[in-house]
Amino acid sequence: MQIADKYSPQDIEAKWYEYWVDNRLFHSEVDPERKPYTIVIPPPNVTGMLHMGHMLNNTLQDVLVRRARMKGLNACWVPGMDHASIATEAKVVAKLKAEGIDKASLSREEFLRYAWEWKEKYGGVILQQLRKLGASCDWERTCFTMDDARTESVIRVFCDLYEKGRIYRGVRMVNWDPSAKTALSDEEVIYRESQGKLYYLRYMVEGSDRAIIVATTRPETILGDTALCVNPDDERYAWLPADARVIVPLVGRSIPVIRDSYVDIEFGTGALKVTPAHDVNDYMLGEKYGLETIDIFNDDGTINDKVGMYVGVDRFECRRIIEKDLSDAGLLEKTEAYTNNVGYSERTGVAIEPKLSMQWFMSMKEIAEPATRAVMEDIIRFVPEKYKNTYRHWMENIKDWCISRQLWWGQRIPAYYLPKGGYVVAETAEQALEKARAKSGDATLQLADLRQDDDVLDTWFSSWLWPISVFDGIRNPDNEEISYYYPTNDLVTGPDIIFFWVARMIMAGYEYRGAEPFRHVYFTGIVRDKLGRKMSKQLGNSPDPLDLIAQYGADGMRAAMLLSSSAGNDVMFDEALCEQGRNFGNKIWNAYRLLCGWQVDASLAQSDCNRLAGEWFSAVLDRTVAEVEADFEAYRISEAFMKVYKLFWDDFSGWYLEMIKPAYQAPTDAETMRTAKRFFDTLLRMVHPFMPFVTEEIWQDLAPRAAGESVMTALLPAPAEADTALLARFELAKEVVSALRNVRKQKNLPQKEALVLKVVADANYPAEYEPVIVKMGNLSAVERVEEKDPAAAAFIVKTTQYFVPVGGLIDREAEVKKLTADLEYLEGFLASVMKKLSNERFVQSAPEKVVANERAKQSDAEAKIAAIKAQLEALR
RNA sequence: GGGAGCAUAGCUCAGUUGGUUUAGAGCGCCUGCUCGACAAGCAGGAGGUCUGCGGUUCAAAUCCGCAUGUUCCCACCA
Repeated sequence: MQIADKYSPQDIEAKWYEYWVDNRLFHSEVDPERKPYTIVIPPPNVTGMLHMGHMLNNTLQDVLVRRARMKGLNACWVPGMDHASIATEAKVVAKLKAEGIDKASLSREEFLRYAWEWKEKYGGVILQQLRKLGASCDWERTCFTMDDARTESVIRVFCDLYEKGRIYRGVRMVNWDPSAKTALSDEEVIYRESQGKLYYLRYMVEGSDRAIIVATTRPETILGDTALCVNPDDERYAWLPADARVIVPLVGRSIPVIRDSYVDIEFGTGALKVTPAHDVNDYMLGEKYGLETIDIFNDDGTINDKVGMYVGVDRFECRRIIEKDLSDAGLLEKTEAYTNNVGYSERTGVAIEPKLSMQWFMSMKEIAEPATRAVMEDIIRFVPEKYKNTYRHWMENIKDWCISRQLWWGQRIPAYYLPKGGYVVAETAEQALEKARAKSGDATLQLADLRQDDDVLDTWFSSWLWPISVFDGIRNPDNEEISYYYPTNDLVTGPDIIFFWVARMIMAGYEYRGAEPFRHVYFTGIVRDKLGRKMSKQLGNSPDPLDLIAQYGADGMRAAMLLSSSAGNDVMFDEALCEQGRNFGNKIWNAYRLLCGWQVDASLAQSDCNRLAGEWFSAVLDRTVAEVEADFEAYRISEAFMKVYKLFWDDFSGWYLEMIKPAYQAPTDAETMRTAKRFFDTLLRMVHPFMPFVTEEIWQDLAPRAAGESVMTALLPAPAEADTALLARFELAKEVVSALRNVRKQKNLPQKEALVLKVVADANYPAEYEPVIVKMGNLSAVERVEEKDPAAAAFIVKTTQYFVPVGGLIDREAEVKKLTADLEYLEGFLASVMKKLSNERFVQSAPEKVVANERAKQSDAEAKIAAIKAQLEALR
């Protein structure tokens, strides 16, 4: 095989993905001989399409998994999907509606048939799309939160928690979504500022011609008013008799006036209308004073017939009508513009209606305790750490979880109602029947007599078990998979679902495994456009990731995500980054092509320059491997990639390859070729977790490979101590080369023209690297001299003076100017060093090392100053 | 209303228990290169009073306080 002339990611990526899958290289099985490394994917919604957030998230997971695999761990990345009950149900309902089918006309079974059909047809597109990215998921393990195994696990957990008394049923004020017609958990409500009005309504006092003015943002709820409340200390209302009653405007109902210090005297008029059925705080007042609750809304947010007014009118329409009616009746004192926060449904976007209803809840306080501790004590490490605060605050103020949803798509609550009242909870209908017979004492009860609860469970009630249920650890708690793969290692997710998902998984982990579900949580940021706006469908500022992959390759796309993503920070995405990523692929490609083009002459001995280059690059490799290791340890993935990027581009391509590059059409020696290829192999392995495709393509070509062999299962280089002394010495040689290039640039000397370098050699002259300097600087000779050469271009590296004779090209004035500027800088620097050293307290209190360092700076600066002065001298 | 984070070059960010030069990187920008891997490239270069003020210290981008700007989370007063 021979690689193509041009790097074209489109031509290689699909091929290698297929190769990896065909050879089952992503597949993991229990292997007690090896340590496992596990990641469970945050299951994307079955309705979802791949967006930039997924790209970021899954690129990071894949980097971690591939790296773990190349460290010899038994890496297992479990993919899957979330059934997303409310989102999916909404999609299916909309699709049916478009086909002229009303959900209300369908039975539950019929609807679910459509829903499953939809799921099979459109669901999970996202998992297909992830393959394009190169995600090395173990596809044989793909799970769905609503498949049989996961559903059984969910039901079992529900029953277990019910038995433990953690799950209860009750009438509570819940967040009602009038569009989806279901209750929501507090976490599914998003508060947004919205412009409204404050309406001042006139409540006539019974048996008096005086009125109490009440300010409200929701005049339509007067239909449900059952009291009026003022603060007992409010002197404005001291005149009211203790048993005062007022008339609800328009409605004409007589309601009591109650007094409670809950009312803020400062706000509005100090009088509050109480609607226990439609406001959380009013509900509490209602409980306290035994008020009637009048629920005035239908499930879809229209007015019901309880009061007999505005029946069937939508709540917002009703507000408009009632404003006019109030005004016409002289009961509207005034209105004011008012900004307040209104809760909206996360999924359907409509305004939430607080509503009293019968729901299932889970009490959270107890289960939260070990979960809080695990994070605070770093048994589970959050990256970045700042999210520990957020987490603790929520956990310490945790409220009970409303887990029932009035939907069909999801796990149906396994509660069965008896004909004569009461209910039983059981995993199966058969067990329920048994329990029901026992409970009722009626042995003749039949299955048909029982009615299962209509509600399904919140989606998160299945995803909170994910790290356990994917290994079947709920149904078979002792199976070898769960024992081996659990706890998982890393979780990569967004901070937006820290409460929805992360916190709850931790709780489930302790409740059902007695152990943390993962050891690290890496929180990614939000992907924004380069203007800092969140990427969204509405704004249309989100590129289609598949388009980007088609254009720049998955490797380029991955590099783009990695280049801009430090943990927890938002990603400012710019398409230019994809280009940069693709360019890096191109660089690797061409470096390899260069190497391939060289002829090897086996009789040739290795040159000093080539040998020195190899020794140096070997040290650079050692250093970088260690640095990358440390970066991963701290989850500085972006930095790790940048180090590998620079290692390949600058150190390897820019220096090493240039140093060993044979002259045109000249061959190289066998040893150099071997070394270069060995380096290349190591580099490909280091780059592979980040850019899997291009590295595989070249790695396969680099040497004969066995069938099924892959760079993805080769081992990463082990960290080794780098020869720092060598690196420091070599740095001097590099600086000399740079300075020579600078001379050429300034004097307009072509690279082709060989130069002579004169050096006043001192201890800082890297004589051992002279062959490198000669080659890289294109020198015809290096001469040791004692005297300065006034007719030469001069430069200084550290303390060593160098001269390049350039004939009559010397611009003395410019040279003097430049040297004078350098001199000024150094003298300023020396002064700052001396200031420290002459400070007795500094010399006394600073650590010896620091003082010694300052002294070194001093002598260094002094030597340089002397050298510059000598050069200036020579010029005059 | 309560809380958390952030503020360093034109942009995006490093700066890992205060001391490695008078602060770094990538991209961008400027200049010069069609030299046999790569113009998706090579070489060179410019660019920062580390948001402001005050404090602690021999020493502050780094620690503390205040201010300003900004992002996010929680609660939700009608």
